[in-house]
Amino acid sequence: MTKSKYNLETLFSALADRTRLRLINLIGGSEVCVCFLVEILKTSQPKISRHLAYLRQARVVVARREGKWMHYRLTEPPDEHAAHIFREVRASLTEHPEFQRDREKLEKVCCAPTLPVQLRRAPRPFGLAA
Amino acid sequence: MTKSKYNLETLFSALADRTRLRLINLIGGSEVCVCFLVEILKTSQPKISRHLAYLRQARVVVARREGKWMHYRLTEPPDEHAAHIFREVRASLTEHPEFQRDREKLEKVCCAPTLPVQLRRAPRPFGLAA
DNA sequence: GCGTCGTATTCGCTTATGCGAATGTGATTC
DNA sequence: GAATCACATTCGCATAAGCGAATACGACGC
Repeated sequence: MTKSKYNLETLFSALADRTRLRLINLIGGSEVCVCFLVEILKTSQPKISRHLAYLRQARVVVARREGKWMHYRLTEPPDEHAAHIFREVRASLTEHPEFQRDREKLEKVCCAPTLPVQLRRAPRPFGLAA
Repeated sequence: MTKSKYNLETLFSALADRTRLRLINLIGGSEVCVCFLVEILKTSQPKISRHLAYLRQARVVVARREGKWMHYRLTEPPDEHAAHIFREVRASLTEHPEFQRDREKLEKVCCAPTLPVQLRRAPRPFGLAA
């Protein structure tokens, strides 16, 4: 899947998986380190990484390296209609109880005075909306 | 996939295929006989039928029998957020050139004074918005 | 340079999806 | 009631997706 011809199916395929929806929801309006996503979703790191790669290919997230850490944030897909739908999807996730719980969990973990052991030196999410 | 727990993945899986998007777009606000869908999309009848079954399972279309003919129309999926997103998707399809062409073709065929041979006795789409 | 840490990718496998071809089914016609 | 019409389903196959396990990679710490 190259830079060329982005279509709606690409977007919907990316959205047709619960783990990926949870990732999109968790990243939300901020920039989140992979290690937090692994911690909150309580699944294996390769699994998270693969789904993030899928989301990258679908052009709904972008990654930024900071030393050893990778930060992900959401981005608007190149197609105008896809972008509009993606915004609606994000809004829907915001209201959905199941997804709200994930966000509360992230906020609780990363805003706590001390991080859990496995995140001891991790950079906290940036721009996390309260 | 039973009547129970409808979630967003169900909707997105249904939308993650070009043929199904074209079907949704063609059915639009009216009630369309399968034979027209086969004719316009120029693909095999079993293929269309399978995709319609998929859309039925995803709860975005319902079928009505009228003698030998089956009519399909769109319906709102049971989940509130899914319904909202589905409306947005339909609106996006309306604006998309590729999908507009399909609709024009349907209108042209079914509004013509004489139907093509293979649709000679078929009931025309009902409530087709001009 | 070597080990380690955070992340990405590969491998082998299982399951799901999409297709054409063939067949089944329910309703109509004669 | 047999043939036909409109549509649905099944079958066999090819491709794609998702997973855990193992491995590779890139940046840092010493």
